[in-house]
Order: sequence, then structure tokens, then C-alpha cells
Amino acid sequence: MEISSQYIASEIESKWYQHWMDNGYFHSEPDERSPFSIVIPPPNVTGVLHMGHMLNNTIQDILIRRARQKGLNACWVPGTDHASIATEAKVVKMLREEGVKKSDLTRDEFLNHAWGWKDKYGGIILEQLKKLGASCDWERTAFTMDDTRSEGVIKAFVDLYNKDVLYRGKRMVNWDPQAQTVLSNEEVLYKEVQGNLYHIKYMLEDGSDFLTIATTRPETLLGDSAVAIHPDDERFKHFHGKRVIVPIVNRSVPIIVDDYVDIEFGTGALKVTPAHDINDYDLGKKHNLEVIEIFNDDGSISEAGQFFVGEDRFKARKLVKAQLEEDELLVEVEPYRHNVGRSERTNAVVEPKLSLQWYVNMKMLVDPALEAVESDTVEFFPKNMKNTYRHWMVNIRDWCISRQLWWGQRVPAYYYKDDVFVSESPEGALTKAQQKYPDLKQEDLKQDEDVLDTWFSSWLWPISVFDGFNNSKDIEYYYPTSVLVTGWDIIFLWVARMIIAGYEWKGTFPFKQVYFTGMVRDQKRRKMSKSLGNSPDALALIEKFGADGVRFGMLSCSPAGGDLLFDEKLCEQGRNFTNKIWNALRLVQGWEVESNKTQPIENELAIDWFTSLSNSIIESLDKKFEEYRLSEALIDLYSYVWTDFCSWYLEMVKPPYGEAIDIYTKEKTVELFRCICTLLHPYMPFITEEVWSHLKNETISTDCILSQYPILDVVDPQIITETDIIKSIVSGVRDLRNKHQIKPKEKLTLFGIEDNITNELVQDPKKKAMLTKLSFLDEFEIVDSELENAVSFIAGKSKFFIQLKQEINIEEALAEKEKELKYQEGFIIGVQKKLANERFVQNAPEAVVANEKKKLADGLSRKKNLEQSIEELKSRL
RNA sequence: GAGUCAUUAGCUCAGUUGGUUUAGAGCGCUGCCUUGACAGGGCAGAGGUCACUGGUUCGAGUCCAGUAUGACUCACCA
Repeated sequence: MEISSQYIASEIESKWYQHWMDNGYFHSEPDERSPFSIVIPPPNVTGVLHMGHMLNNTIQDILIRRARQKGLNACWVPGTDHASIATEAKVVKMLREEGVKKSDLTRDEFLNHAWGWKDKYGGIILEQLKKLGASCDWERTAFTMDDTRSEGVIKAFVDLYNKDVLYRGKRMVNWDPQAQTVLSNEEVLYKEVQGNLYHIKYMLEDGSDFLTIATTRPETLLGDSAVAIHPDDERFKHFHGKRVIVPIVNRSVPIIVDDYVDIEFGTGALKVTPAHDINDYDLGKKHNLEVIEIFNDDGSISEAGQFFVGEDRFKARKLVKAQLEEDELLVEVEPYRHNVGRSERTNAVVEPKLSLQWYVNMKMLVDPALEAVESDTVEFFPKNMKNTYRHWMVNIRDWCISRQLWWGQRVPAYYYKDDVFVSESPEGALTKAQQKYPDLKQEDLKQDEDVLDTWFSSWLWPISVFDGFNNSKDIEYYYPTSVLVTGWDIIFLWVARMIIAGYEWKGTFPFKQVYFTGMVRDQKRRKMSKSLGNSPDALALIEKFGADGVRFGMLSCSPAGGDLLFDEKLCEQGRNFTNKIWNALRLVQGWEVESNKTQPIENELAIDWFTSLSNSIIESLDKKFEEYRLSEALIDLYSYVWTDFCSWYLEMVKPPYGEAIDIYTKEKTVELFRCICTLLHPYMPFITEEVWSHLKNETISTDCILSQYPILDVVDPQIITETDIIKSIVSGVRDLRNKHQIKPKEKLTLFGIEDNITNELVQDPKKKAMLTKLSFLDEFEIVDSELENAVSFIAGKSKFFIQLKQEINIEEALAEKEKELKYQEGFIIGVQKKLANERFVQNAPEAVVANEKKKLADGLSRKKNLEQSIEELKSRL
């Protein structure tokens, strides 16, 4: 045999990817066809391919490849985002390892290093996507910080500022002391941890008594400016209007009363640190309290803290505790579970901090975006994500978009004294400024030091990748895009904001549909993550099972929105599937054609049956794709190819060993096989392209990737049902062979008790020939009653049997028949009950009633057949 | 605290406006099969009172209510 009996994916996959690239199949330009466009959710430029990416991008590739085969102008735009915090952290770390401190560099010098890093490592993930088979239009690769995208970001900022949607304000923010930047609420992840509740004595100013407060963060007492109690708390009534001394710093602060305090919690008394807690900040504002900022930007104690200056906050906590013990003010340390927020990017514990930042007034923008989803103008799959979306949109908060970093688009705001001038360029800002201060020079204006949040770039992505802020030809053609494929975990961070931006700048939605993928989890249902180390190496998987195998594995078990419990076994199943297809090819290719051989009649039936079946598969695939039931569609294809094509069809038409095949069957089989390749190509592009290349002939000029998706032809349900009957008889014969140790290839005679089905079988030469071939019979005969020493089975409603040379175990056979009889009797009773119900017969649709009648008739026929068998067996006891 | 979703075979899941031979698939399991496309294989088989309790209906895995268990999201948490 020339070709290997095992399919080796690695040898074949790179060959075809190169071939597709060389032919420019992935590239799209606007033309007269209808567009089908997808923008990739841009992975972090720092990222490497993980399971989530594989799932997400496989799905996009499936949709794009299918659209391409359907004759649409398919365009899948790839790219990466600049991930300001993550990238800056990586670059800072790299520099530190080289002995360079960020603080020793100018902004420009630092950015040079960062771009250098990006050029060197930033394309890794895109290269990995190619291994997966992603048919992205690489000529369109975009980056959120390249010139076109940056221009859009700046334009959007200026536009919003001019519309009064932006403002700058001092607010309590989530501060990442490691990255030394602000984070938006969405970038903070809360996790319950075991901490302590410290009970601390605060002495009254006159020393006569004390209040005990409870806190999880004793170190913040350095910044306390009050103690709060509930106005109705009887225990503390005598403290109203008094003052206490804050331990360690010995500051006298008021006891305030406020019903914010929960009497039940802790000791009922609360220390108030307005600079370092969001609720305390509100209390402070309400009661006019002093705001003492005791932390530096890196989380160490500032001069204002007076004690432990320069110590890190966690070290300070220990030091404060020790001091309190020494001062005998620590009453108790109670173990306590509570939530602690950490930075999504650096994992540092987030510090609430007062800070001046830029905000987007989201309430001014949300209305059209909320309406679009409510009305299904933008459709969500699965639908219930609408609820989540609505909840967030209705309760939307302002979006903090400035970040204290260098890697990103610098805020285009220019300051002179207390004035701010916002413009796309420094010159523009100067012109504006000069209207107020005519003598102002460029160097008098100072640009904002901060950059914009990466999501402020990403939310423009569907517009900016098509250069949409310049009314390009591309945006006219490709926008709105067809579908967005992403994880539900970024519905707020990204999806919602893109819809908002779409309406704001393009007057319409950015994508017609959103398909939310599930989360990839491990066998223990844990989310796959780097820190847990439970994520398999994506490229190693591709190495092991082939990209097609991995794509199959990811997709075969991933309903929209549902979790996917990843198991390598699924990829193995995928690889085995490629092997099965490969061997089907070997079989078909190995058939010698004898051009003057006539076609066996059963092959005509086989071809008609499989053609009709193929059409019904095409129909159901279309429907499943419409509903984004991609996993189900794949399972259907799997059993269509493996069971229907390989196990049944090929066995039906296969010539006996050593014999040649007729030309008509061979050509038709090759044609059907090519159709399989086309249908399966979106899921498993490499094997199908390879097989297609072997099945090609002079009349076929295209590659599988561009092969036209088959158009639905008429389905003949009758031929499918009738073939199913033959198949069930064949299985029945095989079962009898199994049970009675008759060799699969020992010829035998099959008898059928006369009825309309068996008569049909014996009279229709095609059916009879097919049954004879598949069951390995030498004859099929009709009789009117069972013969001596026979074993039987029932298929459909009819009874079949074979005669045995050897004696059978009658008791065993009897037990089996009786069990089956019992089942049938139960079945009949159920149907009879239904039919006996007058209201059913009157109310149910005619077809349903008719079907019940047929069920009953078939059931009764089976029962009769079984009873006869039992009687016959008993007579032999 | 508010909300969303789930509960079907040993495991992972389908089951599409309530009716399609008293529930399907894959994996796993059991038995048999090896010169023949494929052991990364073939054939066959066993395995489920559809979480529980009520209700609506001629008819419920499917619709409604309640209960239990689990998962997730948002908010709060000194």
C-alpha cells in the first residue's frame, strides 16, 4: 500500500496552510458580493495561545470558512490589543532584569523599549493561530496602538469631550499599587480570603472610658478621622458628642453618629478613614471629616501616616498590631472571612485611593445600545445573556478611562494653569488656548501625563479595524460586521461598550449577532488558568492530535454559553476521526475500476439512499448553524461520516475483495465523498483539503476551501425509512450470529414471516440484493410460520429467523423473549390507554392519532410474533 | 442581599413552539471479531421510575408553582 494506514496530521497541515496563504484565499477586498465579516477579539499582545483562544478562534474560523464556501465575501480581521498594564509590567520587569529602572528613563526612551519588546514578542499569538488553521486576512492585521487605531482613539476622545460626555474628577478609585495606576471596577476581581477582624480600644479623650472598634485593616487607623456609631445603639448613647484618641498617632477625633453603621456587625463601632475606604469617604463628606492620605502610590506609608513611614502596607499592618499589643489596646483578633479585591492584571491587592481621573458619562451614551439588544436588533446567543446585559446597562456607572502608565495613547488634554484644552494635536490645543491667552506658546501647555485605558481602544475595534473614522471604503462595505464571537466574561468590559461606540460613531450596531462561548474548564470544573497550572499547552495538543483533532475536541462539547469541561480524550476522538476519514479515502482510492462492468443493482439503492441522507444532513446543518448549535452540527456530521458513510454506505457498495468496481459507483462515491469534505471543511479544514486533493479530477479546479457549499436538493424520506428497515434486519442477523457463534462470513438463509414488509423485500430486487449482501446471506425466503430449531428476532414489526445446525439453550432464549414480550405489552398498554381516551382521539391532531394507531398495530404484530416464538420454544422444552 | 442558569445512563452532554414506536449521543463498561480501508478498527450488548412534590393538559423530560442541591453574575461586607 502506497499511503500510510495512519493519518499523520503534522505532515499535512503546514503544507495546506502555506498553500492557502500562497493563493491569497484569506484575503478579502470589497466587491459586488455580500460581505460576511468578523473582527477577532484581539488577544493581549503579551499573550500566548490558551484553551479559551483555541475555542473562540476555532468557532470564528468555522463561521468564516462556511461563509466563504457559501459564496459570501468572507473577511476575518485579526489583531492584538496593547494591554497597557500587562505589557508595561512585562517591559518594566525586563528592564529591571537588565538593571534599568523605569524612573531613570524618559517617557520616549521607555516607549522605545516597549515597542522593541512588542516587535519581538508581540506576534507570537497570531503565529499560533495559524497553527490552528485560522483563516484570517493577515494583510489586515491590526494593533490597538498602531497609527490608524490610535488616530481613532484620539478622535473619539476629543469628540466625546466636545459633546460634554467626558469629565475630569477627583474620586475614590481602585488603585493598583504595583502597576501604580487606577483600575476600573471591571478590572478588579474579588475573592473571599481568610483574614482577621481586629478589635481595638479607642480611649475617650478624657480617659474615662473607651470604645472598641472592629477592623480588618488596622494599619489604616493612622488615617482615621472619626469613629462612627449608630444613633439608636443603646450601648453607646453616652458617647454621643464625645471624642476619642486614635491609638499610636494619638489624634483626637470625633465620635459621629450615622445610621450607616450596622449595630449587629463587629462591635457596633466603626473607625472612619475617609482617604482609604469608599464608604468612609462618603461618611467623611457627609460629616465634614478630615481626609488623611497615609499611603504613597506604591502602597507604602506616607509622611502623613507619621509612623512606620516607608513601610509597605502589609508590613505596616504587623507593626501596628505589635504596637497595639504593646499599648494594651488590642482586645481580640477574630478570624474572619471577607472579600479582597485584586488587580486582574498584576494580582496586587487593590487599594481604594482618592485620585483625579478622566471619566466617561456613560448614562449619556447607553440608550441606543440598550434598545438594540432589547429589541434583538443585536441578537445574543444564548439569549439569556440579554438579562445580564440589561442589568449592567440600566445601572451603568461612569467609566474611568485614564491610566497612570506610559504604554498607551496619551490623553490629548493640555493644561495651562487651571485651564484644560482638548485637541487632536498640541498645535490644535495651542490654537484653542490662544483664544483665551493670546500670548501663550506651545511650551506653556503641558500635556496630560496619563494614557487611556486599553478598553478605550478596544471598544472602537469594529470601527477602527476598517479605518472607520475616515469613512473608508472598507467601513462602508464591511460594517456592521456579521457576528462577534467572545466569552461572556467580557460582556461589560468589551461587548456592551462596542455596541455603545457603534451607535455613537457609526449610527448603528457593530455586529448583528453575538455568540458567547463557554468557559473552558478542567475535569474538576475549575477555570483554566496560568496560576492553577491546569491548562494544557495548546501547541503541544496540536502537535499530538493535529489541529483538526483539537478543533474537533474543542467543538464537540461546547454549547453556546455553557461550560466546556476539557478532556484530552475529546481531541483523541477528533484525531481518530481524521484517521477514519483517511482510511475511507484509502479504500475508495484503492478500488480498481473496470469500465465495462455493470453496476450491481443494490448500489443504485445505496447511492440513492446516501444522496437523500446527505440532503437531509445539509438541511439540518443549515438549521443548526442558524441557531449557532455548532456542537450539535458537528456531532451530526460525525455520525453522518462515520456511521452512515463508512459503516453503511461503503459496506453497501464495496466490491468483494479482489474484485473491481463499476465506473458509475466509483464516480458517484467520489462525488459523495467530496460533498462530505465540503460539509466538514469548516470544522476540520486540513484533512478535508488533503482528501479533496486526492479526490480531485480534471473537471474540478477549486480547492476544498473554496468548494461551493452544496445547495439543498429534495429529500426522499421514504427511501431513508425503507433503508432503515433493511439496516435493522442486518443488525438483527448480526446479533443472531453473535449470540450463536455463527461466523460473520458464514453464509446462511434468512427467513421472514410473510407480511407487507417482507413481501416488499423479497419482491424488490434492489432491496433484496442489499439485504443479502450486508447480511452475508445465500438466500432470503418468505414463509408463513416459523421453522424447526430456529432462532428469531423482530425488526420493525416483522419477524425473521434462521435455522441452526446446533441445539440452542431454550431456557435462555425463552427468558429473553419473555422479557421482550413484557416490554411490548407495556408499550401496547400505553398506546391503548391513549387511544381509549375519547378526548385524545377528538382533540389531538389527526396525524398524531393515526401514528398512535400505527404504533398499536405494529406493537400488536410484534406481540403476536413473540407469543408464537415463545409457544414454539416451550414446545421444545 | 438581588438575579440568572442548571439538575436526564457510571462520566460529559443533546433532547429545537408539549405528541414521532413507554428517552438519544460520545466516552467508559461487557461479549465476540485479527491475513481484506481503518485496533487510532469492526459487530453486537448491558445501563435511565428524566432531582423531589404538586398543578395545567386528552397527553409533560418538555409548560406553571413550590422544595432541595449545585454553579455563576452583580451589589454589599468595619
